[in-house]
Amino acid sequence: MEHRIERIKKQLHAQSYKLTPQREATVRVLLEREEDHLSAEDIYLLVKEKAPEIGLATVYRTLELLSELKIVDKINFGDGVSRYDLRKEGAAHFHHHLVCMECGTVEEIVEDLLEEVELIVEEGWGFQVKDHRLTFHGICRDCQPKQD
Amino acid sequence: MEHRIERIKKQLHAQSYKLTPQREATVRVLLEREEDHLSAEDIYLLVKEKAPEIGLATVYRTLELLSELKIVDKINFGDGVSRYDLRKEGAAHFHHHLVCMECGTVEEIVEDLLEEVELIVEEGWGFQVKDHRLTFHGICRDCQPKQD
DNA sequence: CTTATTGCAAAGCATTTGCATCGTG
DNA sequence: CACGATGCAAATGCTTTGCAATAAG
Repeated sequence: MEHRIERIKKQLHAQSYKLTPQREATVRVLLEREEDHLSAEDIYLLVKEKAPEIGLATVYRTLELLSELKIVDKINFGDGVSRYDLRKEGAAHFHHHLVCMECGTVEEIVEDLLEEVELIVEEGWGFQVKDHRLTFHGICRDCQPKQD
Repeated sequence: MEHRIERIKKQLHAQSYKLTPQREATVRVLLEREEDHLSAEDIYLLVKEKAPEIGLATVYRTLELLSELKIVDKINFGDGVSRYDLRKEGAAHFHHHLVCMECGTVEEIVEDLLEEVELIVEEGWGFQVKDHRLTFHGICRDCQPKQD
């Protein structure tokens, strides 16, 4: 955890950005809740517990900054809200998501799974793939018994 | 084209919705611009050419209705705007998109390509896949020579 | 005829921005 | 100490809603 904060601090400094207490608090929340897919508002409320003076605008600005540096990815599951997801360490690609249509839970898939599909797209469409977004909508394991 | 309008009319009636002139004009715009990925505002302006009295709210309401009936899909490429995309006739799944990071063009992929990945997800994660969203971000064929 | 649908304007949200102030490097 | 970063409040922009008027089946 401290190790990852250090890393991020270096990434910021490399672009001559500062790691302010507000930014650090925000990053800590993201690290602690890595499994979740928090909205800016969610993050704001959690950061406020550590640093009560923080403003929502700062959280937005920090998240935008972290997005630029590819430390977090901004995703959108179709409700009107953006969610922010920490990149896995050393991950070349963004990971995938399983959204349950029943209970709303979001599961993550870290495995690539798309290598072959990307090859097909590069060769068949002449499109040079840089990144991807893949989300499956369906029924998660826990909700399936409830289905008849 | 008329055939597809008829089909949609039937789908509406099946749920006891009416095919008003405003709704028909909206559907016609979607059919005419099937390749594009129009925002509600875009659609509104185009519908206005056919039916100048229409209100933006009606366009939103119509698009929401068509979404419910799975006639269109609502997508979001990360700018703050929702875009609306007509489902291909008889397509079991939503089609994929290639978004060019250079020129912003959006290309469509009608081929499934995910059959195998979905199998892996169903078996490995116990997740019953109902639908998917797949978007690749990268450089399209036309923009590649312009690179470096 | 009845009830869904419309248009307009106002309201609602998530996100962004202006600006004076503050604090990091 | 300079300049980037912050907090607040106001502004923005997309989308939704309330309501009286209208029209489809």
